Amino acid sequence: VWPEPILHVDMDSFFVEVERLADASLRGIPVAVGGSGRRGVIASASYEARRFGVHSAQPTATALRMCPELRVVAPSHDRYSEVSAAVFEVFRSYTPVVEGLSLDEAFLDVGGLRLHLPSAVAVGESVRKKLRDDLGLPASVGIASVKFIAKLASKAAKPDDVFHVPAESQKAFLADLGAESMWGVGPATLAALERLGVETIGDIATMPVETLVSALGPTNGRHLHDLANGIDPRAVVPDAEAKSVSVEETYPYDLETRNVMDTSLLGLAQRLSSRLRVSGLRCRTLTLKLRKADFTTVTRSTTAETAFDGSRQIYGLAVGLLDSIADPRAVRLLGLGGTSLESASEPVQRQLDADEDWERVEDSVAEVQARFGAGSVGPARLLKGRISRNRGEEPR
DNA sequence: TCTGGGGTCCTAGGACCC
DNA sequence: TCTGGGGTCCTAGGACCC
Repeated sequence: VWPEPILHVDMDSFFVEVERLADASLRGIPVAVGGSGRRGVIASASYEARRFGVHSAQPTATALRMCPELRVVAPSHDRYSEVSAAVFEVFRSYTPVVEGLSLDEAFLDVGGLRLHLPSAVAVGESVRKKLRDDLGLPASVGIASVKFIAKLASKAAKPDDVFHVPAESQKAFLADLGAESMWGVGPATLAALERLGVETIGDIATMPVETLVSALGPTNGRHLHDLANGIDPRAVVPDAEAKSVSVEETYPYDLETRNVMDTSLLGLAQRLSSRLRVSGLRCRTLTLKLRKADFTTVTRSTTAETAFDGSRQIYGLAVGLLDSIADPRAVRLLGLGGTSLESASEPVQRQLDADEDWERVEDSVAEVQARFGAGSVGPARLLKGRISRNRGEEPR
């Protein structure tokens, strides 16, 4: 039995590399995928760009200031999904025990391959070679005894390499890493840890567990203490079904009137309906998300007796939810999400007869949108001209 | 020139039921 | 004329991840 059977495979600047497959002129230069509008941010940066300080989640305007020659490419999510499916096919050609964390990274439990390949490291090298040869994409691989360490190891491997943490040296590997590099430690937890004088994972490992429990709560405190000591019993669990489907939009300029917000909700309802139908899902709970100019965020949700996926139903519920938020002004983001998902193949009680025709219309709309894009067909309210008058214009 | 879009998981309180 | 304890569902918010 291999002592380190867990691989964490992480594609290197995935979105950028997919763009480079389609456009060779992007190779070898600083390039980033992201939004170019007023409120755009970077989703993925090439290593050439990172040398200038460009990184994901950074406002694109900031990135361009740090690196004026940066090529900024608009994201093409459909292509990333397609390429991701091919990447995961490669993963599954090694083992069925693949747990995806996002489009471009996954845990693989390769313990079952020990009769076929000499070592877990050999598996990692083979996966990397196959991704490179078959898909033209670079990836980094971390190899360890448990998920948490494998994830840190893949970061140490980047870019384009493998990093193996033998079980006997995992304590030393963890000890000097900063606490902020722990998976699950974000700004809030880091601030609490700093108040305890913690700087490294080693500090957490040697600290009394009670101190962590009193600062972070029993669940988090114990969990963090275990991880810092290399204890992570979580198995690699093949992918579960989606629990939510959501769409949202940050507007270039804040929305100020209810009329404009309603029109935006109609567009979001269309997109959510389309996403649900393409996935063969219905939801029973709808959540409206609203972010104001000061970045405070409120949500309102409602749950129906029977599951739904139609844009008219979604729109009607969304308007009701917006009604329940007092005097929404300076709205920078609206979003709609569906939860309590059910497979659309499950029989649902039919609504009124009049709805049957609408169901058929919406099926056709979803199909056309899937093939030609969200703007290709839709309610007259959302057609061009109307949309540019209503949506996000600079106040005079 | 502040902070995208799509997710997961956790917590806490209230309703409701037995 | 006082009021337990457990379970489930729902809602709202927040932390965190890529």
